[in-house]
Amino acid sequence: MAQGQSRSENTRGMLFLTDEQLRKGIEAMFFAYRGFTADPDRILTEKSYGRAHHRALHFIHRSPGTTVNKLLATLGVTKQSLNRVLRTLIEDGLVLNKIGTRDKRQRHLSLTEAGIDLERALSDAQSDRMRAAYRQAGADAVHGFCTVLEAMMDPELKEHYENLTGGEHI
Amino acid sequence: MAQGQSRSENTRGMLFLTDEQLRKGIEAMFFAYRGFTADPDRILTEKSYGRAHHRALHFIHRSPGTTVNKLLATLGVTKQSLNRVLRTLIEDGLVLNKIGTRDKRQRHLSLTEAGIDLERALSDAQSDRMRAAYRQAGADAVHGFCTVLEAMMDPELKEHYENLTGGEHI
DNA sequence: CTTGGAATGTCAACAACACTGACATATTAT
DNA sequence: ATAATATGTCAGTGTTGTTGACATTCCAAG
Repeated sequence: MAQGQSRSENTRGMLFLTDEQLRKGIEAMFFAYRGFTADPDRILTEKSYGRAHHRALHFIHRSPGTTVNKLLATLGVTKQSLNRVLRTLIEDGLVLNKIGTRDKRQRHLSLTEAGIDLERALSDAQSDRMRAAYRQAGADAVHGFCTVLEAMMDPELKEHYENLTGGEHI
Repeated sequence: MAQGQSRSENTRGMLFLTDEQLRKGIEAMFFAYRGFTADPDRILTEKSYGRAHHRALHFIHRSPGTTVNKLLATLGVTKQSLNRVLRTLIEDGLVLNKIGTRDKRQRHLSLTEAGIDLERALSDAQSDRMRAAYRQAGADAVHGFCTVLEAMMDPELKEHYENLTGGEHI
């Protein structure tokens, strides 16, 4: 019942992982994700938006000029689902929808001033908690945090994650 | 553009965190959570259940004999929302609903054999990915991972997280 | 130039899961 | 007796996801 080996390796460096440790990790993900979204959610509710709007704003801000198809792949939803969100953001003047010059079928998405403002408000709210958690945990913990998260991603999604740093500007 | 200080501290041990690092962490949470839920989701879809059913099964398994109110507080949803899920689980013979002996208003929840089986299937699917990520990242990374996640939780939710290890057996 | 396919937008219907508000019931506590 | 607690239920609403079908626009290959 009370075997207290919280992180241990055998002689070959293999991790011993008890069911208890794994369950703890699963629950940590559940509770932490709630905290992760709590602050932006409050802002979104005020403005009658949802998390889907936040995600769209985030990734458009991250890759200005991206196309609908690329955004679709990153978000992992159907075009119908994204379109509903995108339409309201465009109507509300937060997102610009520019027909491509090279390929006129494509729509290049970018944020307006108002879109940038809201994205920043949401991003700041989320970053504040993230920064506090990072500071509390320390640099080594942060490195481990990201390493494990990356190892948890689906390979296909991990590519999206890695490609975002470069960014595709039209 | 290419300032490559990926984790750095100043002379007083304070972390310097660039916007880029914080955004990377935010995106890591987003993509990793998708991977985190992907495997159980496949099983749930087969059985026409959703994530809410998984969460209920998980926490009932974790604290057998828990009451509806306690489960409500842990999950952070309304009783109407939980009730919908709980009703189907009870009807389908996965969850037992026993009237309390000390306080007859309370309903004590526990899993049936079938409930235990499904919970284990879901848990195994999720644990497999978790274990693989842990092994890939190493013991130190795992420790950092949990430290940051705990620091990200709302204080109230963190209590639930910590109390689960003890477990309340009626 | 015609045709196939890709990229996009839109309509309708549906399901899961959350919410609020109101109300009923049984039980315990004061 | 009365108030508060724990639970269940009904009705309505909103966000976000899904499928399926269909139209439009445009690029590219024949």
